[in-house]
Amino acid sequence: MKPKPKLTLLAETFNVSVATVSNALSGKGRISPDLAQRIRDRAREIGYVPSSAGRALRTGRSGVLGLVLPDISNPLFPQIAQAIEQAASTCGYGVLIGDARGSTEGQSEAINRLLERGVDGMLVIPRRGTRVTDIGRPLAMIDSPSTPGNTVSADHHDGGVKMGAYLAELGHRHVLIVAMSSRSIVQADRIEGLKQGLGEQARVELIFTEDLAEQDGAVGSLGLASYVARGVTAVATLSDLTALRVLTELQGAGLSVPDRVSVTGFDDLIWSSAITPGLTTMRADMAEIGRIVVEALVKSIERPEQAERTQSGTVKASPDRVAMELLIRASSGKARHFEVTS
Amino acid sequence: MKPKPKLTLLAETFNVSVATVSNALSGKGRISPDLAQRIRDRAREIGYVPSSAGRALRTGRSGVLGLVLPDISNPLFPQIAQAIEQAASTCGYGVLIGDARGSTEGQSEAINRLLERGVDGMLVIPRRGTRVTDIGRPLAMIDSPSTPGNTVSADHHDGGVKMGAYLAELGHRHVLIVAMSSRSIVQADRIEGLKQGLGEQARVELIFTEDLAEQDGAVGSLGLASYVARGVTAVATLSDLTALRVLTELQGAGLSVPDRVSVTGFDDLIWSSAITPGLTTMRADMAEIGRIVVEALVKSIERPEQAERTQSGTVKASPDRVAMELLIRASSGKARHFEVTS
DNA sequence: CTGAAAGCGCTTACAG
DNA sequence: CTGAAAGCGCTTACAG
Repeated sequence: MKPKPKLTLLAETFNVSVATVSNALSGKGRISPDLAQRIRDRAREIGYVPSSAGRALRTGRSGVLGLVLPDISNPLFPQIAQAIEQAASTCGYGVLIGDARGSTEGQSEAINRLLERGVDGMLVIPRRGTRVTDIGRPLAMIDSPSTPGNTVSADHHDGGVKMGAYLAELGHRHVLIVAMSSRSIVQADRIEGLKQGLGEQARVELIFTEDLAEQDGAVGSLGLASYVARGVTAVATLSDLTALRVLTELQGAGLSVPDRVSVTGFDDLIWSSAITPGLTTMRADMAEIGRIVVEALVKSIERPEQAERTQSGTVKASPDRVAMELLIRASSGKARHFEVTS
Repeated sequence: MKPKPKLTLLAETFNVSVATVSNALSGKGRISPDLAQRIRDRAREIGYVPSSAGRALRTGRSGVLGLVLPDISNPLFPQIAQAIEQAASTCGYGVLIGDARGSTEGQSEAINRLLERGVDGMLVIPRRGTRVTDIGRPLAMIDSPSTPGNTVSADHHDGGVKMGAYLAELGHRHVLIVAMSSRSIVQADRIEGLKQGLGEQARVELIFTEDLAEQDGAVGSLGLASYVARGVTAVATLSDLTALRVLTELQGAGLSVPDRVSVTGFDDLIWSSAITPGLTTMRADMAEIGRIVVEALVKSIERPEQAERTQSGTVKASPDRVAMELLIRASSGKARHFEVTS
């Protein structure tokens, strides 16, 4: 643990001022190219790393973004965190994580902790039904295009439409939609889209797993067999996690997927390609979403006058939604046209 | 975006020095309890938040820990990140994330980026086969007890033993172990443990999915049916992700789980309780691991003289391993004793 | 092209 | 019990 080299040290070895060293390193200010190069070389040699605290204090910027998630244990989190981390580090920013732990107070606490740590801006994936406003620093939100204050997100409605249209195309006329929560705007958008994509002539049933969850403590049966018996030929879920539950319940009941029933998911979670049959699902380009949201936030930090804000104070991005992509795998089967059951 | 209140402002409103205000807020130094209280009240009122940059520059500490992961998209990541974030924020530290993106250079880059951001200490879950040494700041590693430099981790060998013993107890005498990589120390520990737990009399076969992965591009079949035909009655995997692949392949082939074949996983990933049949698996108490590793790291930061280091410079923790817990669900079935196949 | 100086907002000995 | 002052390590106008 050698003492960290400082600017002064570098300045002394060259008999120049710290200002000159600083300029050499940052490339700003007028300085002879030759000297600048020599200083940079030497800096690398001795492993000089500028003190982030010194710089932050002077410039008023920490170079760090806060990322607040509703619940880190959410299976979608890896995709999101990876996208944000990547985009942020490309822009030269670090990412400090905050976990709302599934509660609204947890969200406020997480935001305050990050604020205290001096983040330059905040990226929030808000908990359902919560609104974050005026934190005194640039704020961007990823949620759903239907959410007020949304900065950018996948176009969940569009994803629903595509999935619905795909199922309709395969010939499905009686579809069961299995959602999780009736209070999720994201899921509501997907449901709307699915119905639209399936078309007027399709018969659509809808259940929410949150309604069933408490029936018998542990994960209970969704009672899918009876839906199939009544003529359902496809189960469209709003999450791969639900799709997995549906798929295994059907297979366990001896109902072959996709021969007897098609199953589709959402989000392209890690296992959707690793199971048999592979899961047909909708994928959001998270890398793209991360790039858009981080760039909008960074712009608002670095050039506040140019950045647009919504009424609630969140940063605006363009585009504010990113199309989802249909990934066709075996769980939805090949095109086949069922007879319409009466 | 009102200007942030500063210490000076607070000092002026009370006609005291900034030193007094600082003491009142931190509780250090001698100051009349009454004045201290009034200052604290006022500080809360005006929403005073001390500048982290100012404090960091003066104290030489940022109050931030770096967390470097081999690959954020790993499904185990949510559990880990949540545990670390929780433990760190309990200790008053923030967590800056770094993603190695699956490569050794990525790991070095991530570490350097975090170092440049002034983290007080670093927490690394190292990529297979890499060693991180002497970063000039306290360093803790989570890997496997068998890894040199390991600070703390789940006792993977112990987990294997428990799982093996459980399967043996159920009567399984011919078991297929499905691992992913032959170069993973964690998996090697689990395999060792499994063999030990299954006992001498058990016939054990072992395959690695990485060997098969390239056979035909996409996820291919593991050819489980033939193993079952040869007498395998249980498939023990080293990850719930693999277990899922096994389970769906078996079900798809008409081999009922657990009636015909038992399946077990590892890690208790989010879906293991949501599928049918529920997946029997081994769970590590990540919250406990996070607590231990963060406390060891923080101790090393705050009281360097008291902290123990390994030869490679990593912080030591006690205990250095945490027992895993067996979660019995339907996929392994009830006790049943198979006839020993010749 | 280079340097001297100010100052970002804190905390911590030290003096009173 | 309180205050004056130094200084953490940078960057940025400004002067030369």
